Amino acid sequence: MEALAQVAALLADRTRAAICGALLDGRAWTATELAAHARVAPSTASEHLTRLIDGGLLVEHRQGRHRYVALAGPHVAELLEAMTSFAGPGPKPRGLRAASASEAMARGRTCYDHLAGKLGIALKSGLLDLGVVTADLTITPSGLVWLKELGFEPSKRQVSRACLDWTERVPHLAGAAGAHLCEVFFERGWIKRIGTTRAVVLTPAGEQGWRELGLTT
Amino acid sequence: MEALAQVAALLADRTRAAICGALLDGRAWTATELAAHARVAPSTASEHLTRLIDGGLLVEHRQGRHRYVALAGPHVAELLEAMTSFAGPGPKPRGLRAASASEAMARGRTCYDHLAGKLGIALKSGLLDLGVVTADLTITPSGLVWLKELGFEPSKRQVSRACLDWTERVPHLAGAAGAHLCEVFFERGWIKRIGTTRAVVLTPAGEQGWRELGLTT
DNA sequence: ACGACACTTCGGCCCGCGCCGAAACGTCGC
DNA sequence: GCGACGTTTCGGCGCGGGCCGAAGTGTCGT
Repeated sequence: MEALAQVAALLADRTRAAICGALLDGRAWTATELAAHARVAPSTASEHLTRLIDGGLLVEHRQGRHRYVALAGPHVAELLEAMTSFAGPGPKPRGLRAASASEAMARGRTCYDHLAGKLGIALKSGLLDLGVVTADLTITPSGLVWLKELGFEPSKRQVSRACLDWTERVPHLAGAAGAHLCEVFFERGWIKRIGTTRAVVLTPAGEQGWRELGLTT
Repeated sequence: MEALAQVAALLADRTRAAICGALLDGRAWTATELAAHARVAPSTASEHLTRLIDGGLLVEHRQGRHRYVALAGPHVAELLEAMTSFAGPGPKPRGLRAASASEAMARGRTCYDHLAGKLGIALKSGLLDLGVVTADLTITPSGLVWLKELGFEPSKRQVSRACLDWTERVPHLAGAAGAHLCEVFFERGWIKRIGTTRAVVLTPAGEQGWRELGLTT
């Protein structure tokens, strides 16, 4: 159980937790961006990043004078969401600005590489109605055909996976299929990020696209 | 991400991690037992237990002058195993005694209320061959019948669930079905604990019983 | 009623570590 | 080459928290 304490210690600091939370958007951030986000000095952030990378939670990608870091993979995102789900919805966020940001996240957001929040739930129930997935988020044979029509190509990565939502407390679609759908939706302009946050909204084009696919919103 | 840091902090201490690890056997321990296990003073253990209970990881059950504590539920066990899996197999245990104990755990152990280790993997592949579960550990309709013949009764709890193994890195059967099978095996004397640890072995009667059920070992 | 025992509370010690600013290093643009 | 900028290293500060022992509370057996 020594190993458990070590990985927990990495996440037990609010600054490091804030960094991981920011990286949950699936993108790579520079060290300075993360320092600003977590409201600490660049030197402090630098040390935290080194620790998180050494611990295997993050990977880095140096480019010129920049140090880009990102989550080490979907498994890290899943661990983070699992722990956040466990802690559950804490006290209501204070202030109008924080409250509306929180509400936007609850409506829809990316969870590393797939959709979560109410939008993720809507996608899941839509896929369920279409027979693409079963109630426990397994892809059906006909569902695989449906996905391939959207350009999905099976790879080594697990096709589908349940990811527990920390706002809705309902499992939603993760894994390669979830990631692919999210990617397609972005490409087609069906969803877009709100500012630079993880929160996303379904665009008018997205509403129409979803209807044409037979998905309910 | 504040919530994440809080739950992580609970597990970030080696003494609290050791306590949780001990409780992963699914039984209730007294405060003194846990203090001895973690090699700290009773007063120290007492404070840790209070924190873990307040954090929702443990539940207590006071009986006379004893304070029994146990994991708050399967979801806690799943979180613990997920985090341990992530950390992965650390450095080899030092010393002959520790090494053989570690090997026994790898062969077979309980993971809160179901089987894990090589024994858990064997059970999973046996159930897969029998068509009781699918490759992603969903119970098939015929599998449900098979389980009911072994006395399984569906309840509110999720029937099946994948739990990632920290020794084998392979998902095995958790959830209500996994717990029921483990219980039945104990009742029939097919498996038994090694000493007072989480490690279990398949008894000769168990080997025969598994064969009769059509399970491979 | 008494002692034994399980557990808790409190005070105090001390180590770990998160923080910063200053300074050094490396890269980029001009 | 030079300055601007992103990043890292280092020293030092201060707080949080894990540890223990001593003393107190409650329960059990006799």
